[in-house]
Amino acid sequence: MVFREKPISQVTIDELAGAAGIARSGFYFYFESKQALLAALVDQVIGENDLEMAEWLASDGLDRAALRLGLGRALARWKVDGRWLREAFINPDPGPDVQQIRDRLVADGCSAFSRRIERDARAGLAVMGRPQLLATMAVNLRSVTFADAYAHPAAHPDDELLDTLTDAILRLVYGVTPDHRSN
Amino acid sequence: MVFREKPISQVTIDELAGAAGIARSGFYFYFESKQALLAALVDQVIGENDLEMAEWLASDGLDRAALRLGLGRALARWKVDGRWLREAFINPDPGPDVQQIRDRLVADGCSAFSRRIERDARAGLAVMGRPQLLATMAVNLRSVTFADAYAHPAAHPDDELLDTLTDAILRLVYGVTPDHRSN
DNA sequence: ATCATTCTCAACACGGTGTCGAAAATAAGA
DNA sequence: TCTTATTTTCGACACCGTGTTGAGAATGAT
Repeated sequence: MVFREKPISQVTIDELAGAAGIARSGFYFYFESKQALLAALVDQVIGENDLEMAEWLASDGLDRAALRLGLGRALARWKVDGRWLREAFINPDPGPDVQQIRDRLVADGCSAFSRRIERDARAGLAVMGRPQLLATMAVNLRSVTFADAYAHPAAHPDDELLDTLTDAILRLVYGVTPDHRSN
Repeated sequence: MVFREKPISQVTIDELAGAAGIARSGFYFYFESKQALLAALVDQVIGENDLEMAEWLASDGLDRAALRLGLGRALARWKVDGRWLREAFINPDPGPDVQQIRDRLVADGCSAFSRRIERDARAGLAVMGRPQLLATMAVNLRSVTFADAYAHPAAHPDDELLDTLTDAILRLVYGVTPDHRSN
């Protein structure tokens, strides 16, 4: 995967084609542009992301273990593919093709989280704001933290990062953190 | 400001020069490249950002009003210049020139916040993790929330966004939110 | 008026993109 | 097996934005 090695803007179609063993002009037989290729990649990520967070989204209340598990899996993926993941999910202007698919994916992720929060609120759990807004913030905090973890790998140990992020999200949404030091 | 109108990648040097009333090749007399111009712009933002957050950084503990004031000023700026601010501060690959200046600015902002948190911790206030990490998360949450507010202006009213963000940051760092409904 | 500095710009070379049509490879049908 | 259709490859071309150069115009000081 060439996108792991350098910024997407610096990856030339010639390289992509070369890595695939075909001539540059042959690339256009498979994809309309570099953006279209990236869009296809992003599309592939959709399913994986849902799977990563499945336990958390299915559970109720402050299920810290489920959240931490999902975040851990996501971080592992970012450690590998962070280079292009952040260019696809963080970059404000990844081109129309990518933007459309990306926005849908992000919106889906936010509303899934939002529904979970609403469910908790209906169950009587305290919630610290409008579910939609809280979910958006949490999802964005997640991506940006992982992107930062990729950019500065040595800044914080993974364990600490994950613990802090997990608690931060719980605190952000529910205002409290379960006492997990007990396990 | 041409950068307010469309993605920077789509702004051609010819347009920039045209807007300044000179020929394209004349642009290179003033800046080495489009990136260099953007870097100069980012450099200009440094001071303003510090000013916006001055009260908060100077105060102690959960001074909600000061934080909310600073965030409000920042949001106002993002509402105007969000288009290029997010491309300069969120985009993972804004080119080497911008990246260098941007990273320094972000690092400064984080460490200023971090020092404030350490000060609070020394004063006996509970703090929910390593100051450096919490500060990074808070600063990143701020930018990404503002970027999102620019991208989806109608999603949430500004007041609600600011209130939620203010409380979210306080909860993120200190674990609690002062009861501001009293004023 | 002279000279130096500042500023402007037309012309050029370069590199990456996307298109086209012709050929090669592969598969399908008789 | 030979023919025909479909899929896949690629060379050649035109296009556009970038950055450089060197020559000339404007400005300003002596």
